[in-house]
Amino acid sequence: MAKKLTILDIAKLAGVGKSTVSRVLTNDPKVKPSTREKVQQVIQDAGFVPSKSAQAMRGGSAKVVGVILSRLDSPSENKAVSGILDVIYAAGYDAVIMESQFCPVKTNEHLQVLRKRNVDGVIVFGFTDFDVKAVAEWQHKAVVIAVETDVVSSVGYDNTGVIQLAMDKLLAQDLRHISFVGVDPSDKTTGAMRLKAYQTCCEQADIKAVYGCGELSHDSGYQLTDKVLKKKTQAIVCASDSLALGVAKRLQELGRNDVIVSGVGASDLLSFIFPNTFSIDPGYFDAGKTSAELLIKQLAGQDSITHLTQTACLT
Amino acid sequence: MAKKLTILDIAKLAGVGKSTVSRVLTNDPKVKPSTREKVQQVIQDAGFVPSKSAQAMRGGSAKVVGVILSRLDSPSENKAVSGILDVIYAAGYDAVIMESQFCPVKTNEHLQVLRKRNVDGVIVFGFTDFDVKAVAEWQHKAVVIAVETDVVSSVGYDNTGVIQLAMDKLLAQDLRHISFVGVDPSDKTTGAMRLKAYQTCCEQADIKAVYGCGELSHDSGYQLTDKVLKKKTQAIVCASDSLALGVAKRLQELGRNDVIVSGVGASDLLSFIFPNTFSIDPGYFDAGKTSAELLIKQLAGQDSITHLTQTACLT
DNA sequence: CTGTTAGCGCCTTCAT
DNA sequence: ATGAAGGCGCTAACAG
Repeated sequence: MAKKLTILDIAKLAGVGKSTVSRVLTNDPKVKPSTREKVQQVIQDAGFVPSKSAQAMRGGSAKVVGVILSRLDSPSENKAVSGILDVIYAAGYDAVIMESQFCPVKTNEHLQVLRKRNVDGVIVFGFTDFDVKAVAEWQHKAVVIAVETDVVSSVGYDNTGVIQLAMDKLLAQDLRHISFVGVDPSDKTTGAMRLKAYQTCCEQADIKAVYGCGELSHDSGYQLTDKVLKKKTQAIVCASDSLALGVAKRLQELGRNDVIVSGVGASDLLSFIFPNTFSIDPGYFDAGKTSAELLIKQLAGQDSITHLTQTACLT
Repeated sequence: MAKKLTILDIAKLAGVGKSTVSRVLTNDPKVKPSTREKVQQVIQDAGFVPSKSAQAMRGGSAKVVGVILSRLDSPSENKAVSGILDVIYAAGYDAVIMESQFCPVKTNEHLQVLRKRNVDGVIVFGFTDFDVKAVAEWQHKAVVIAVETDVVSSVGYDNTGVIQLAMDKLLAQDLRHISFVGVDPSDKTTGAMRLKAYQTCCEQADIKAVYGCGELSHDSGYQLTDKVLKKKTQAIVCASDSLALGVAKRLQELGRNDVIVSGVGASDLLSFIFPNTFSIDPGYFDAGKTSAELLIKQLAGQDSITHLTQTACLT
């Protein structure tokens, strides 16, 4: 690893002025092709790499976007991040990633740091009581995933759709006794909205709503099963795959293999382990891609603040 | 968001020279406490944030480390990344994360980009045929996880230990008919090393080795079960939790609830769903922390190239 | 202790 | 089409 080369070094090496080298670097059209080629050759040979820090300082843009997610080990979020990375990287940006751990304070700290780093934009995975104001300051340089916000762009999941899809599929099979296992409505999206969707479906189909809510874990699903399971129950719709896993497990123990279980998340595990199950895909990966595309467009000034909803699909 | 403030602006605002402001920023001790306080006050009030780009350019260090992992949605890797993030962040660094998708070419591209970005160091998750040479150029500014390399520091998992631990536990229960399900030995670590560990254990315990290898998936575990399951089989040790999940599922189908299954990965799912199972924790999270600590020490010149092995434990 | 003065590496007028 | 010069925001000598 040779010592740090600068634009000036290769200017000398190529026998040109440093501005010409700069022009080559920025793809300025007003460079004689022959000169350009010569300079590029020298750059290659010398293994010169322009300093992003200097470019960033000069030009203002560091070509970096910050991503704040709540937990790296959340299957939904890391799928979305993969989508983000794909898009971001293809557009010549890089991502600095941070974990909020569902803590508003940490989130704001991270935003501070990202601001200081002069990142071009941020993508934040929202959670129930995160501080919208802090991200609002970023205006068009921010996109929030998973939570609706009016102040900045957002890409939400179709919390109603994921449940509707499951219900429709079950209703189409002429099932009339469908229970629901969700998470506490204090969680606005996975909790309240999905429960509401279930209730609405029940009303419309004129069937009785039977449900229970708890935490977002297998164990909670397992516990809640007995509460929502009646003799006539034909299916149990769950707000997430982890709940569904717990429910399916409990049903298996009880020998109720007749009851269909549905989850949300598109994990292959659920149906691999339990035959009588299916899962709805909220489109995590695509939501990630979408949000990244949105952000990049906004940074390029090609788009203004927008609110999108990722459509879900059956798996 | 007011316009860009610079160190000079707050220097004027505070009625001092800009170098004094700089000194405050860098915690230079030679500043009169009262002056320092005044400046800090102005910084607060004005909401000034020093530009990292400029600092990076001046000082040479951007306080960033690059992390190249193979897949974000690998439970093992994202646990490790969480560990890395914790440490990195506490040390005032940030992480830019990229996915190699097990592709040596992509990995090298990413390393290029990271170099161009002037990152202080890199942490790379190794995979079977990744290009050690590329990362070797980084010398003490790199740490490789999951694969042993002699040219740069590395933090490996105890591939022998994870299997030994499982075997010991089973042998202690006086079981003598223990099969193994692994992945193809073309994978050096999870494949070859763990198989070897199994074979060695068998030899030492003077029991017969019965094993099968395939891919790293539930399905593969499911398929291989019939191959390694004999009438007398008392336990099946698996090279990973996903394999174990498949094996346990198949055993359940076959009504062989007497057979104990072990996996590697410490996923809570395995034992939640299947009673007669346990999992070994290779210490992913800690390995992440360790590697980050190692890197930071090396960057500070406090440590030279080192090779560590993360110790595994029972869960 | 504090202000002044150079640059860091690059991009961008401004002349040529 | 190209070179010279200026400055981005900051830190690190060098003077007071």
